[in-house]
Amino acid sequence: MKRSCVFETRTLFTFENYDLAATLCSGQAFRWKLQSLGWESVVAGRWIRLNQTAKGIGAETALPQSDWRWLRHYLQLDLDFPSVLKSFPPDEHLTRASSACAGLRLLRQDPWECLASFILSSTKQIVQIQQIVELLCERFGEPVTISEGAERWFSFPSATRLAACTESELRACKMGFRAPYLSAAARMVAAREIDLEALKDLNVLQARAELIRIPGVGRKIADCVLLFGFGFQKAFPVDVWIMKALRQLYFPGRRVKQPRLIVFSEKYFGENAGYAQQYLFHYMRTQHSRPKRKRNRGNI
DNA sequence: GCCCAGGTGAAGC
DNA sequence: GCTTCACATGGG
Repeated sequence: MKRSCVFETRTLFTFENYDLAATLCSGQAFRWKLQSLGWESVVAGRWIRLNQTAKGIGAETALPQSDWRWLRHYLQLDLDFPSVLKSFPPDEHLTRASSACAGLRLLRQDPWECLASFILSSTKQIVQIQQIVELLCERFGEPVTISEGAERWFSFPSATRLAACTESELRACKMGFRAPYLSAAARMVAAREIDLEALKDLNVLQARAELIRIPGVGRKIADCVLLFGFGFQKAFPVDVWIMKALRQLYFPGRRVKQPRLIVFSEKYFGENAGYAQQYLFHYMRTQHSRPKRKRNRGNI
């Protein structure tokens, strides 16, 4: 048994087949920045830098750590990944999508940060969500200790802090009509009217119903929070990309409406539907992205 | 100028 | 019950 109490600012997670870049940029988390020395962000209140190496994932913090479980948890390094793949229904689309980026993983994020971020996500592109979240953190987060040479970083602002903001302070972070939604969510969470901590003990239906009580949170945003913040692997967020994927791949040439697609996804993709969803999402955005508009119109 | 973006809620039929 | 629309803002 090793119970050495070693404090280090660096560690290496030996790991095969984890695509850090794809995972950090796949629209589940919005605070990762590729800087000159690696991927930087704030996780569990700590500044962190990650690097993909030949042996796995290198990590560096500003303050010495005796225990890296918080980061293993965030990166979900202990997930039995092969059994996730085995649980997928056998179909060519899903096989193609998951082999297109086999190292893509789901993260396990802080539920409040995840909830707040996805409230800001509605009809926004991922880059724009990142910009809004960054402004929010700069203005209302707390500075965190960084390594020498890194740029400044802030924690994600607490629900209590955001509950104290005026609507115009929030709107000044470019979030537009989402400001009152974020404000209401912050107040409900700060007042324990919604107990985020308790959601993990509920089943997925109960937990979803709780989240949907928050104004501005519908089925899609709730499912993002269930999946990325709580690890309900059955949650299957249906956004515009997934809708496109389901229609093209599973219902080609038919006019299927969203409610039917949701019912289909609930039955079809199984216990780890959320993972299937992430592969389809990534696949659509990278391989099937909309062809550039032709500039040359005269040429038929 | 146009259309679209990890949507939702409310109003209109 | 369904369908349509407003809601800010910025990128392509």
